[in-house]
Amino acid sequence: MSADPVAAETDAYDAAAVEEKWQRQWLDRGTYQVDNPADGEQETSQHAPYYVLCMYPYPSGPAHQGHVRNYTFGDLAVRFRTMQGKAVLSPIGFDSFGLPAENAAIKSGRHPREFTDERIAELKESLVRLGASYDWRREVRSHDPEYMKWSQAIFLRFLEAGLAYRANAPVNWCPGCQTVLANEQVLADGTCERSGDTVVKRDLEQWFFRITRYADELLEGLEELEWPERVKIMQRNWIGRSEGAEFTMEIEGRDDCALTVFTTRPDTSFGMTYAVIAPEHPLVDVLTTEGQRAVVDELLERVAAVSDIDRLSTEGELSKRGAFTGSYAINPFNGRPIPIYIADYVLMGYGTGAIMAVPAEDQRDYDFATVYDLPVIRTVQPPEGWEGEAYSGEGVKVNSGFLDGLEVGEAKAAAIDWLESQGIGQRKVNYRLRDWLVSRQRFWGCPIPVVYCDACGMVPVPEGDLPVVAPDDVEFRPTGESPLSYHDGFRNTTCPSCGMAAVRETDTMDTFVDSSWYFLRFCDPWSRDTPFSQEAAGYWMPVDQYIGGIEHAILHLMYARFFMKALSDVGLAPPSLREPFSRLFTQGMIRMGGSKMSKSKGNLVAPSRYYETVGADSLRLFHLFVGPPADDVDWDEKTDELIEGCHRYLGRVWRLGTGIATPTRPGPEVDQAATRPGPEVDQAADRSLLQKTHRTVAKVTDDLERWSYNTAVAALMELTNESYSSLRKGVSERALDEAIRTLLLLLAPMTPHLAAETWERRYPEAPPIHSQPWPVPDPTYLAVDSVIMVVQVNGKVRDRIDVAPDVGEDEAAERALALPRIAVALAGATPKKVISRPPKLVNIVV
RNA sequence: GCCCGGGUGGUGGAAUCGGUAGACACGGAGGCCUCAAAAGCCUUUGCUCUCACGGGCGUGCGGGUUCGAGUCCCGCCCCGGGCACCA
Repeated sequence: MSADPVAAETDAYDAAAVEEKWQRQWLDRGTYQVDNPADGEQETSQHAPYYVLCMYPYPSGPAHQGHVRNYTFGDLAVRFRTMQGKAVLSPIGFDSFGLPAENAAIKSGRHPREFTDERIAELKESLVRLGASYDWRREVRSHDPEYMKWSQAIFLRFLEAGLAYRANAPVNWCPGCQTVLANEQVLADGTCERSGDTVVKRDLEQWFFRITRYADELLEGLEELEWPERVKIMQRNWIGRSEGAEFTMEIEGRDDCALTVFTTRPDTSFGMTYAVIAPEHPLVDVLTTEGQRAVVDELLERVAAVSDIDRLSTEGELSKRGAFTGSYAINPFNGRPIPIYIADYVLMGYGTGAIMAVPAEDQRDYDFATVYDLPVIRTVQPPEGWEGEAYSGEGVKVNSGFLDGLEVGEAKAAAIDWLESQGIGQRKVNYRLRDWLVSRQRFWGCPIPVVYCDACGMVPVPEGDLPVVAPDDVEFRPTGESPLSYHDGFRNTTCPSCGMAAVRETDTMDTFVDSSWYFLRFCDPWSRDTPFSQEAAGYWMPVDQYIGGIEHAILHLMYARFFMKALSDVGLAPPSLREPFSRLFTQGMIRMGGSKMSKSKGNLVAPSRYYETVGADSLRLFHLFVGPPADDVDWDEKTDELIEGCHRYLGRVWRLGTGIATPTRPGPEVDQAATRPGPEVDQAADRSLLQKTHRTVAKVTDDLERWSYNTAVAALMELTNESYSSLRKGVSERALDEAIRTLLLLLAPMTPHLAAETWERRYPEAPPIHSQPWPVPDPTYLAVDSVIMVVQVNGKVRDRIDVAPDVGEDEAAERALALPRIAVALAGATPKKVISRPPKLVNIVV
């Protein structure tokens, strides 16, 4: 008697029982654990290391369908690469700091750690029940003091290296709550989601990471990465490198100040008819004349309540977005005075916070000039017939003094040369990328490990005293203010340098800091005196396949790339390790009612209801089959039907694999012996089934490599259908077995439980399916002996014929012209032209 | 608004390099099996004209390039993601 509860049960496909059995087995046997090589072992290892990583999740409770989708793809990659003979590192952890837990704490008064730990437990369970294969020994949680210690140690190394610094920056301040708000907490109309007060900007001294130091390397590094092109484009645009010039203009009637502007179009300087400075510009006060004070103050007040997104918008009434300062700058190119305006769409964070405005060659400037009735002077001759307003294209310079007659490119260089010769300006490269503001005025994050001492100033916490951990006895006030800021026990400390009373930094780090190095900790989570060992990082990194949502295309992926370079430069990571993720795949999102599925929108569909009914394998198959992995999925009332369909398909595979398939031929001879075919073996049927089998291997392997999971599943369905129809055609037992065996192997990474169970029942003596090698197609079955060629007349399909795959152009055309149906379609007309593209088509043009 | 994507039958989608539009499914229709049902199996299914043979139309909209466009180019419309403190 078998001790196997599943085998003992029944012959019907019982997903829940099968899945529980195999999940336990994978965990108990540590099937997907992989060890780091011992010293000197790397050279002899016969399995090449391969690192598959899904973006670690924020634990918001049980998995949602976005997680299911992500981890299904990741698990497929892990099992597929393992079967291909790689030593696969497949770790998982939790991005466990963040705002939602803190909000929950404020609501209920419970400590965020309690919520977080509960939610991690729920999420873990749903991942296990999905059948995802991880080396759980390597699990990391960002709120674990062991992890925090290293996040803080890294912060200090950055501080030491000049990569972390303090500066003033504005935050969203809610006057009602007396607290800082996240952008998400500010409603579209600029009010606080909690109190409804109008949110204003307020300057605070905060910590930054100097990501801009790496702007060029972040840009150039993209070239070598196998990432989706659109993600690279987004990153390039985000970095926003632009070449131009910076120069200084005198202020009319003043010698105590001057205005420095950045421009990408120094060639247009003769067309400058005004200048604009940001509302935060230090000269605003200086340049504003008494007569203009009222309008300027009114503008500044309005701007304080406007988000950057709205400020950068080209919508909105320009008449309300600018104000004249009353001062004039002198255009150094022609000595003419030009008025200086303030406008909200000029940001202090970019360039010098001041621009020269050339309405003739910039549409935004043109629109502004129209509203404020400022002159427009063309400096580039637009092409013949040009009817637009601002012209920003190529052309010959006009109205531009010594630049007249030059092309735009030449004129740029000449203008910069002139500025340099006058000693008032120079060539300058600017980036849109800004330094990374890492300070958060929150409790549930990793504390920034510094103290402030009256005598010594800012002092880093010594590494031996790390981690700095937030206290447990905290009280959450309904205002949302971080309890750290009023917890005396935490706040008050002694200076590590002089021993006098000092206060701790109460800000915590952006959670993107935690997610910028977790993939390195996974390589070596046991490391006790460094965040990770150089050897382990060198062995596994960079991540061979990173998988996550497209919504992380810019921020997370940019920050992690910055971290990799910075860690390498401060000596924590191997010097040659400059990029963390070699191959990236960005999956689409799950949408419900038109927007992304997320806890905050309340539109979650828990996977557990499927685990208990159709099983995890059916849900996984659905996610693979529903569409291209990169595309968004609309989850609606029809989705359950599709999942049902996947479950029915797996039932078909089960019956085929376990030998209880009902034959497709109806009639009284129906019996369960039908998968053991009769004696009359049809050789053509054998060949046809084996061809299908081997072509499916080739197609599925290729599809898995190129992330076309939906078509891989379709190919498996075709093989399944053909196996069933072969049952009626007298196929040999050997051929049928080869088809079924192959089908199970190809399904193993997709629906691992079903594949494992069916395999074990079919081949009880064999090693488990997931330790089998990935099948390789036999080329003799891949050869094609004839293909269908289309014959068109004037581009319309009129007939189809069988041709040899290597048929020549002339022969194809001849055969096409000889077809009776073509003669009819031609109706006596003489072909003007025959386009012959064998073996695809012949097109006859009359 | 800016940057990046997307739009193909009743539905999800396929078409990998400019060459058969609709693979594979879901749903529908008809049938087999059954006392009946469920399950399973078989056939059929883009729209439209035609008894039929066969024809016409068809990949968001409008233009263009080409023998040929879902695919390339120009201009729109609609939907989604990101926009630096959601993660």
